[in-house]
Amino acid sequence: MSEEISQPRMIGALLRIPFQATTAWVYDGLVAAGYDDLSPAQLSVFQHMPPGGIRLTDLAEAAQITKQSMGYLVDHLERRGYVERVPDPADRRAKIVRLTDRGRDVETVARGVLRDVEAEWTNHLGVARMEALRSALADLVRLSEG
Amino acid sequence: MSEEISQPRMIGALLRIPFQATTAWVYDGLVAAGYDDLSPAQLSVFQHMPPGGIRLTDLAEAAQITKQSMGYLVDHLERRGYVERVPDPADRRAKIVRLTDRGRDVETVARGVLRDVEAEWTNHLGVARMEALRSALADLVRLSEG
DNA sequence: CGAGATAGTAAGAGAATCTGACCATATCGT
DNA sequence: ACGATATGGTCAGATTCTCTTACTATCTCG
Repeated sequence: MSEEISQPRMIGALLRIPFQATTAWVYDGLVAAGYDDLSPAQLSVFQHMPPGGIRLTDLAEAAQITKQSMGYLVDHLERRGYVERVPDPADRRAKIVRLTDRGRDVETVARGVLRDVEAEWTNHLGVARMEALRSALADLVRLSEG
Repeated sequence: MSEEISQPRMIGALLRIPFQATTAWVYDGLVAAGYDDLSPAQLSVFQHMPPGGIRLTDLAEAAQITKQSMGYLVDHLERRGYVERVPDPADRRAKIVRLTDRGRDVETVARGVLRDVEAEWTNHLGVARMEALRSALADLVRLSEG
């Protein structure tokens, strides 16, 4: 029999697995709440949507896809009533993409699920280690975002 | 002017942003090393590839896509010489998908990039906080994987 | 005012995903 | 041993998602 050396996981996997767990929980929570017509790609629109709305191009940059691809996703979400395009008063070329009431409800459900996940994790790790995790990740977010 | 209340980020975003930073670094590192024909979807095959190879169905389950979709990705990687399918001696229906030498080199480059990322993060957070981060994430990985 | 940059859309191709159907082999119950 | 059921993989076709190229309208700056 071969000696299995269980090498420590790379930092990529350590981040990926819990992250994908959160997305799976959110997805399932949305389906359970009746929002079963939202694809993972469409959910990425919600992930990068600031409270006051955002231009299509900026949304595309945040999601790291082309503006045409983001336009495709927004088209579908708009037809489904989750987002709307409104003129940008500051620039007549631009349109602000923002959530409708229906879209904000999706956001609320997602936030609720994420709070539940965090509560469960805090239960497992303890308050101190969870806070250390949040703090370290927040610093890395600042580093990544410049 | 409106009062902007900067609410703390949800745990999903805290994990997502550093994770996507790691994948972007790996992707760029592979391109710099000459591996510019690998798409993000194809990289997910490497992310879930154990040292000794794995069955297509298990690979699909790990990556959370259908076996047909995984077959599509493996087809392309096989044509490009990154992976190969070999018969599973334990089950004549099954084939083991495993890395070729070329595929293992991709893995080596990716690991090198991830070590660099981790070194930079350790430099920013300090050894103690980085170790706390690894430890907490490893516990969440165990929790997620059951 | 004119030149170049930027916001968004259009059209078409390719990549990645899914569902349904199918074959070969394994496993399990009787 | 045999039949029923489950599993590993592929095939075929449709749909979703993404990209490149090209274009219009508007903005910015000299």
